[in-house]
Amino acid sequence: MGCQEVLHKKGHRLTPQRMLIIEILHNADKHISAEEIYEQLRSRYPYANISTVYRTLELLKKLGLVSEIDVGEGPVRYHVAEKGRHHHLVCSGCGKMVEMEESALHELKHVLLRDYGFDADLKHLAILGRCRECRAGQK
Amino acid sequence: MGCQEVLHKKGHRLTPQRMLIIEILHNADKHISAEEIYEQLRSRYPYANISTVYRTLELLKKLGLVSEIDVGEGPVRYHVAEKGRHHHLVCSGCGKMVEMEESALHELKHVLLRDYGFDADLKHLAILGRCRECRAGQK
DNA sequence: TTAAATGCAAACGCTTTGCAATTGA
DNA sequence: TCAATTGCAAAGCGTTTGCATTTAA
Repeated sequence: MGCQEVLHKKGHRLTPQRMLIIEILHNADKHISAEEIYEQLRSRYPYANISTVYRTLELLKKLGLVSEIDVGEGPVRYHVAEKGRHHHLVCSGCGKMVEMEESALHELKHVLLRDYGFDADLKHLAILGRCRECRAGQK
Repeated sequence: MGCQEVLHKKGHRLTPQRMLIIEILHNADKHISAEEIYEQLRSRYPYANISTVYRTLELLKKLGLVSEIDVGEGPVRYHVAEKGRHHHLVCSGCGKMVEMEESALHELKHVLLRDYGFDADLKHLAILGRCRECRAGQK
């Protein structure tokens, strides 16, 4: 079921701004900031406002349709929620984001629950470090 | 070797502001924001300025004397760097921070390096989730 | 004596808010 | 028709910056 159907089903209005934001999110190559969405939106709908972008993102987040990741520097970035979860390895050398399979975290989640009674929410995890290329390029 | 010695050895000045900030950090029960440091500082040194707090924290960070953790909401929090590294499990229910042994992350670090060539910097990792008490209290 | 550090004030980047006007259902 | 949504403008928060003044060494 697409984002638009979900919005409609839950009684939210399908405004042109929302439809465009959803489309931009889907077309984006993964991780995009509110400001970037706003720029794309404005090029197609000049009177749009950035607060609408933030409000729409919050709504989509609440509905579980988009996820956000916070790398700890710069703005939060958004992407459409996917079935096969993935996580983010952010290179502090080149800024690139690598996707990591959820399976890499199973062991961690298990250990945290067993040893600390802590039920980790790893949905939005971003891990900083250095990617293969940056490590090779300047070892 | 204490923070003050390190500062002095590396050629930085031991100003009263810095000494107080270091003392506040040491007395704090772990994780404290710049604003909180500033308030304590001002109560003892009324003319102090918050930009001095930020500049001092940045210096101490660069010298490896304090670490920061960014929970993703609210201000960054600081604490004196410790030999036995620990990491943070932040409960989204009660806000409490639980410390986690570094060993819990060894496996993750290994997998990331092996499977992704990614050298993870796990020093400042904070993981969101629900702590034992919150899980028990409302299951 | 002088480079380093401070206080101040202003700006920063990102995000949220109140409110009147507009609009999808 | 009317509550939901928008645009606008302003403020919010946490943090950083430029610059003249002060100060540790």
